[in-house]
Amino acid sequence: MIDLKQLRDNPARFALGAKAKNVSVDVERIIALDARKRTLQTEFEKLRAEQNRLAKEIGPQIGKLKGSIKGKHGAEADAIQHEIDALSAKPVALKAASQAIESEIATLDPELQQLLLQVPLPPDPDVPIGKGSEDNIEISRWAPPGYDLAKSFEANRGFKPRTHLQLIERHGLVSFERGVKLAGTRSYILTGAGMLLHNAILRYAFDTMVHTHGFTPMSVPVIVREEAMVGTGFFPAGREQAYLVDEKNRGGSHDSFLTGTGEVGLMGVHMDEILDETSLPVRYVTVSTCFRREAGAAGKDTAGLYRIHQFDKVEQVVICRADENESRAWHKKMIGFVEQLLQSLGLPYRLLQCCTGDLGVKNADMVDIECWMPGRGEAGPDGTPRGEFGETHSASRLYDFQCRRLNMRYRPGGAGAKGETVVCHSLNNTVAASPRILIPILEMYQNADGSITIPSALRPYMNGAERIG
RNA sequence: GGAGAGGUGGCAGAGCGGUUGAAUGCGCCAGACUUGAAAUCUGGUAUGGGCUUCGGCUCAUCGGGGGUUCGAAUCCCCCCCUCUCCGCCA
Repeated sequence: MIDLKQLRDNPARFALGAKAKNVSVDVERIIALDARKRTLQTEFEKLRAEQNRLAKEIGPQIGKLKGSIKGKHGAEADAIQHEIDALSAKPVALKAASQAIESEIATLDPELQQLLLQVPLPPDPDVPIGKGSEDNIEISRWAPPGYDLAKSFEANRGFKPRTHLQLIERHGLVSFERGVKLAGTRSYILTGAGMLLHNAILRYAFDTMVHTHGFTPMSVPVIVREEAMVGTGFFPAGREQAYLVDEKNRGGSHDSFLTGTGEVGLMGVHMDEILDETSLPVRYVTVSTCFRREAGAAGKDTAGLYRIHQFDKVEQVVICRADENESRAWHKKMIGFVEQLLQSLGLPYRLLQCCTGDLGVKNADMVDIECWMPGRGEAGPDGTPRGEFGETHSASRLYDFQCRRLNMRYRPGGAGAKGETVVCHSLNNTVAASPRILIPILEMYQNADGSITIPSALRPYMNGAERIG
């Protein structure tokens, strides 16, 4: 949620921001509704103030009269009753007027709120303008010593690469057929060493965040209320991407949604709280199963482990003070943690500065990290894939957009301080999402004989095993 | 799944139709006393919104929403949540 006051002061900034993100939103309408609402509210409050004043003044009098009427009869009682009626008449008239205004506010407020939820956070000025992922800009790339990304896999390693699908089949790491039988398209079953490798990378990533970078380990719900989805900014725009747990139709109190990322659970932990400033920055890491409908992705990446409905992800989240420099510094750090991880695994990758059109509603800035997947992409003249970068991580910087919706604040100056509360800033980044990350691992660590070397960093999590096959 | 109890400020806990945005205690902040601290005393201490001549004024909020009433934390309805007992259960 953007700050309505800011929108009032500078509507153009939000209109332009929405345009850069290819989101259509009626800023003019919001301004008009907001102005009308405030006018009505002022009128309403004047009437209410008068009502309240009268109630205090008249109340005791009515009380006395009502007391005195007891035991009286006839004309005397009628006279007192008449006096009571006269006293109550004025507030009743005021009430009718204030209720009329109140009901007008009640009709325009839902529209205002609904429009407000649609306004995207304007991209930062240093984010390049662009339509979609095709306009993202490469910032940097890295490859381990001895591997030259400018050359083919074969030129680097001396043999033609197999795709992760071929490697999976060779070693029996995944069963797609049975996964589909069991759960439908884009489903899979990790088997044997495939499951061990999956677990190893998740544990390695999780442990690194906890023990090396000081993040607090968490386990959070993956079935959440709608408020958590709206609060974290995934709804209303991304509603189609989430699985609905239909409980209302079965007599349950409310429906729930399966989360597509641990970010929802981690950010929801402190919703509606005023955090102690000394507890900031909050640094959380979780590993959770992620569910995505992949609506609208029909026909895209249908084969293999790339685009699937259910996967597991280690996710990092930072909640910090409302300070742009601090936010930016954390963004860099959180990307740095991932670079360290990928380098320790020897996986080539590149950093992509996402353009405005690829940011989504909630981000001011986003950097994607893509790993090199030698078996991905079009086949060259000899029938071997040329290799391609594939997205494995996404680092978002959201300023206070998410925390405003979640109502997560702190009071500058510490617990005893006075003054306004301030909405926190939040950031998030993938640490490792598996099985997708298995694609570059399998493809980069394959050997000429078809076996796969296990990255040394993962061996402690695989009972010391050094290779598959 | 069955039966019951309950949701009040940072916490504990009163109030159950009228100067109650809310007693009291604890906590916290400031001041006094003190060489300093403790103890004691005094004062202060919710959140959000609107208006403002920036001195303030004002509205809403006692789980959420609606209703009754001149007036609701208090009465009525719906919803949400928590707890206890029984049953089932990884």
